[in-house]
Amino acid sequence: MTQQRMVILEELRNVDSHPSADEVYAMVRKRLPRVSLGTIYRNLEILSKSGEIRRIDSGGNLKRFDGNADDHYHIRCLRCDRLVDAFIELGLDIDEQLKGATDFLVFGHRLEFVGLCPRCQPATAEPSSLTNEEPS
Amino acid sequence: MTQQRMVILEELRNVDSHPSADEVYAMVRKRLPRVSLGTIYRNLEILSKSGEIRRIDSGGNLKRFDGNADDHYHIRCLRCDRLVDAFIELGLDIDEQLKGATDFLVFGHRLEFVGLCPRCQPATAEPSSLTNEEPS
DNA sequence: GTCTGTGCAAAAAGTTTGCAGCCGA
DNA sequence: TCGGCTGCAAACTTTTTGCACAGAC
Repeated sequence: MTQQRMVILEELRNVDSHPSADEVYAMVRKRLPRVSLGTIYRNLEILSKSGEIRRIDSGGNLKRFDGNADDHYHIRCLRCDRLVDAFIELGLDIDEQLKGATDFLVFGHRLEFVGLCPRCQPATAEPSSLTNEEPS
Repeated sequence: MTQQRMVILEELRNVDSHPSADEVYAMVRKRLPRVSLGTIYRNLEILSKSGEIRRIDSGGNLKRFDGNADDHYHIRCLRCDRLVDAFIELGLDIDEQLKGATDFLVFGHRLEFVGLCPRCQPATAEPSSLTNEEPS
């Protein structure tokens, strides 16, 4: 556990903003000005493989990272792309629903909600102008 | 509606493989050898904005496209990255579960199942060696 | 004839990797 | 010490964009 890796982990645990690799880079560089982007990527990879953080791979162009490795969902703002924790329990086991309907061995699912965050709600009331993608 | 756009749409509707832009490019080039990748990207964008196809933005490095614009889910193989349709109805309105638990205006959700496809099941029985990402 | 769409190529954005030297167990 | 980690830079992958010309209406 090098200092770099430690600082990355600390910074990630101190925010609830689910930053991208670039944002983590900016955060870490305030404390370790000579750190490199490559180190950030390498450590984010290592930390998520070891289960200390979570890589969020759902919609969106760039990957985000979550200092909270516990199982939980997120909701993304379609306007500003902000990602916020959604601590809910679904009322049923949705993986279970799939058994019998697929010949895959089902391990789990990735679920992300989409909508408008409080800040962006005044600006837009038109879903259609925002979403032209996957399920709605 | 140019010939290029038409061919892209036709090819996409003729497969159930959810190809990436590059794969669409390869498919279209068999019929229009002089087509350019830029044209593929531009038309995939236009077609998904107009609702004739669907852009799939969930997990994975590159975006996939679906000639079937009807609402449905997918399951992704963690080993070979193949994406297959999963035509199931969830037993409840999961967006509804979120109301009250968030100050977002909820428009919908993106859901993708993950697992092992039939071809890859013999090769691996170890989920842990495959997934170190979002929900499970 | 106009105006959008195309092909081509370069650029942008995000991520990965090779390498030589440094650091921590 | 010594193997893994770092900084740096270059490379790679995917997607976007500028531009001049062609094709559709």
